[in-house]
Amino acid sequence: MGTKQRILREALRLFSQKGYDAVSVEQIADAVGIKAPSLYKHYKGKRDIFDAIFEETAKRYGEFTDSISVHMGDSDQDLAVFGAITADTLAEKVRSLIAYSLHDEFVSQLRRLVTIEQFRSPELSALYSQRYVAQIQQYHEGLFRRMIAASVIRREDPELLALMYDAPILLLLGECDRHPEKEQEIMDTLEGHVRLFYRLFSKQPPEE
Amino acid sequence: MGTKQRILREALRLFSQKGYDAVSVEQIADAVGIKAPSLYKHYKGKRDIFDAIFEETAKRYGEFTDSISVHMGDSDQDLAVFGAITADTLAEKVRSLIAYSLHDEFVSQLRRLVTIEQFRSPELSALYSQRYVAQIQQYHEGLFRRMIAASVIRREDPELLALMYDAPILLLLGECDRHPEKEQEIMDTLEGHVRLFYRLFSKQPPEE
DNA sequence: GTCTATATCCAGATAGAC
DNA sequence: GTCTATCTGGATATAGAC
Repeated sequence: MGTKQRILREALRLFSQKGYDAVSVEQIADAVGIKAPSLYKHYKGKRDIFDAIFEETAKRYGEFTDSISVHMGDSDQDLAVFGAITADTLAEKVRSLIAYSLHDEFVSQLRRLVTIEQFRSPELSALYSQRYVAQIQQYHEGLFRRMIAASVIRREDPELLALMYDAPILLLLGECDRHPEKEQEIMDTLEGHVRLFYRLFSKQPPEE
Repeated sequence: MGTKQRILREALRLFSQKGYDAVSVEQIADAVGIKAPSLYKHYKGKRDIFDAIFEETAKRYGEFTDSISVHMGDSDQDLAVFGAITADTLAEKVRSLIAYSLHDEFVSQLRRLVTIEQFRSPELSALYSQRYVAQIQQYHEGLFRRMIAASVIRREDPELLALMYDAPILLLLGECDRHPEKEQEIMDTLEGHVRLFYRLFSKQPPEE
């Protein structure tokens, strides 16, 4: 990996742990294994590194959302084709998606960074809301809308269904970020939530 | 108000906007209307001010939780006495509680501060989880447990019910913190959520 | 591209007069 | 308790040799 990329990687790691202001350029340079002044050959300054994390990692975040499609896409297809999905399948999909969000170094660090910098600027507020709320909500809103049309789940406001489904998942994700040692317990609660949601809203398949 | 208290007030205001590191002692002193060195007659240093915000404001946070009791306490009594509460009453209680959490300067600023400093130390992680997740969850878990026992709502895991009720409220509160201009729209969604939850879980009163 | 040396600045904190 | 003056350390950033 080139030095320029290594700087981004180490800067993200440090920023996500301590916050932008608490990390010095020298700390980043140390982590990369160079001296601080060398770093200015790659970036104009500290602020430039911070901005580059967001600009240059849009691609990697795209890979993440693609991987969501991998996880979620086929349930989508299940639905389109069969009009049904089991509680087991749903629970496993959410579990693997959250596990990925927690354990992928890049995704996890970026989420923590945006969380602690979310009030720094209108841009970062919007980024947080877009990435970690609206995008996820809209995906499930659309999904639930089609499931309602297909009479797979009860007819309720899809936006509110998505909120009731997603918000607990996001809250539990935050708990894992704060207390990684409780991950197992939290994942159990997560599974309970998904199964409860499924039980509440799925219509039973028509009796034979 | 004494200078010592004014320092805390202005420091909280600034910290909640920019974060601990981005606020200088001089900025705090300016806001109070004194020079920076004078501030050291009241506190040992910047860190001491930060800590004092949490220590000395535990009392005020107690007043806030008391006011929750004012808002929520009588639904509790409604329940104990009548075993029922209307959707209108429930929606209005949540609305007023959230409005208070948003508009009380102290409560609002403290929440934003803890949000952006939540990864700074294990203590702050624990404080966030305790104040903004566990405490609220436990309140409603207990409430729902009694409502189930009284056959007012469906028999489901009270912990999961509390999660499904609270998480959307907390998520919407975060949205208001990031985008205060969207408060009205968000409050409408909030009301929709509470009414959906009520409709899902409340058993109809027995027919005459 | 990396280094050493250094300029520049600013923040936290202290000394001591009033 | 507040001020002015100042110390001290640390951080961003630049200059210029290699």
